[in-house]
Amino acid sequence: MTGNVKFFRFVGGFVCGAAVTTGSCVAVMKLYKDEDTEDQREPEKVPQAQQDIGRYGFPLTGAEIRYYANHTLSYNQAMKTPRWVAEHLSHEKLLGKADRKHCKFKPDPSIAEPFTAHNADYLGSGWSRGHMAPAGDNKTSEQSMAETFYLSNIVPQNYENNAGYWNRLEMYCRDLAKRFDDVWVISGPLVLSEEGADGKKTVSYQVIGKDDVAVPTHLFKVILVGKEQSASGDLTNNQSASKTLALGAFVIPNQPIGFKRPLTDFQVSLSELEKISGLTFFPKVERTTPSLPNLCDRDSCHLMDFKDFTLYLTARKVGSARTTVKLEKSMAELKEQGIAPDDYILKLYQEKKKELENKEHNLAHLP
DNA sequence: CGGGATTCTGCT
DNA sequence: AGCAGAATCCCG
Repeated sequence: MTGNVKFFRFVGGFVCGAAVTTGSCVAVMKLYKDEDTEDQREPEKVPQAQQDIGRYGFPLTGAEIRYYANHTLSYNQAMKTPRWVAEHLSHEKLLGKADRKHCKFKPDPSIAEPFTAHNADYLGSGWSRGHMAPAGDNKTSEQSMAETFYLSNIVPQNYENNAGYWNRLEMYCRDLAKRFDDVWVISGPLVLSEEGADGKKTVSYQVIGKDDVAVPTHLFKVILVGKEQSASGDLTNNQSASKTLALGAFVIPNQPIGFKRPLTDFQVSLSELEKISGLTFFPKVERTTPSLPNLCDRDSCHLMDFKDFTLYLTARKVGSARTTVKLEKSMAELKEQGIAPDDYILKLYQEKKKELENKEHNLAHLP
C-alpha cells in the first residue's frame, strides 16, 4: 500500500494523500490555507519530529494571493514578476473615463523591498513594462487603474508585441464582454525550454536591471466565458452552469508577431498549459467531462486585422489631437497606409476640426 | 489601445 | 536643489 498512494482533488484545489491519516490531512489543509503565515496548529497535536523540523519555521514563498480593487495575483519573488494575474470582465466594468496618462509605474508597496522590481530595472533594458491585468480593463476607477501600474502586475515585454499582438488580444477579451455576461481572464509569464542542436533541452532567460527581473520567453492567457447572452433565452432549465462555459488557453511568444498570425495558431489545450505553467486554472470548474467547450468554437477568436486596428488607432489620435496640424497629420497617415476613413472617423474628424479651428482662431485674436 | 521622452510648474 | 505631477511631444 505504501507504494501506491492515491490522490484526490478537493474543491479547494489542493491534493492530499489517501494513505495519511485524516488528522494529518486536516493539518495539510491548514498549511495550505495559511501558507505564508505562522503555523497555527496546536503544538500538542503536532508530532515531535515535525515540531523539531519546524522549530524555526519553514521558508516563506510570498506566493500568497494578493487582492487589488479589480485584479488578483500571485507574485514570484524570484522572478520579480507575477506568476499569474486574474480578472473578471463585464460590459459595465469596461465603461468609464479613467486615463492611464495620470498613472505611474511604481513598485508595489505590498511587496517586500528585496523582492520587488523597480522602474530603473526596465528603463533602457530594451524591454517595455507590459501589463498583465491591462490598464484598459479599468476605465471605471482611477484607483483600480493605478493599481495595475504596480510592478507586481508587470513583466518585461517586447515593445512591438505589447503594442501590437498582445494589445489586440486584450481588445478581443474586452470584445468578448459584449457577447458574454462574464469573462474571466488569467494572464502571466512563462519561461519555456529550448532544444539545442545537440538535442539537449535548456531553460534560459534574460534578467534585467539590478533586481534581475526575469524576461519571459512567452506569455499565457486563459479566457473563460460564461452565461452567453441569447436573444431567445431558450436555455433549458436543467443545463448545468458548466455547459454554458467555454474556455481558450493561449501561449504567445514574447516577440513581434504580425497581423498574419491568427490567434488559433497560439492556442493550446488547458492541460498542456497547466503542465508547462505548473498552475491549475479554475479549479472549481467541474472537469468530469473530457474538456470544456472550446472558446474558438463558441466565438471567433478573431483579432483585429491591420485595417481595423489602424482605423482604431487613428480614431484615438483624431480624438486626442491638440492642433489642426496634428489632426491633419493623423488623417494623412491613414491615407498613406492606403486605408479609407470610415464614417465614424469622418464624423470624429469634422467635429474635432471645428473645435480646433475655433480654439486656434480665438487664440490668434487675443489682445 | 499599448508604450516611451521631455519640459514646465509647483511645492518643500 | 530636488522631487512629483501635469502637459506635451513622439512611436506602433
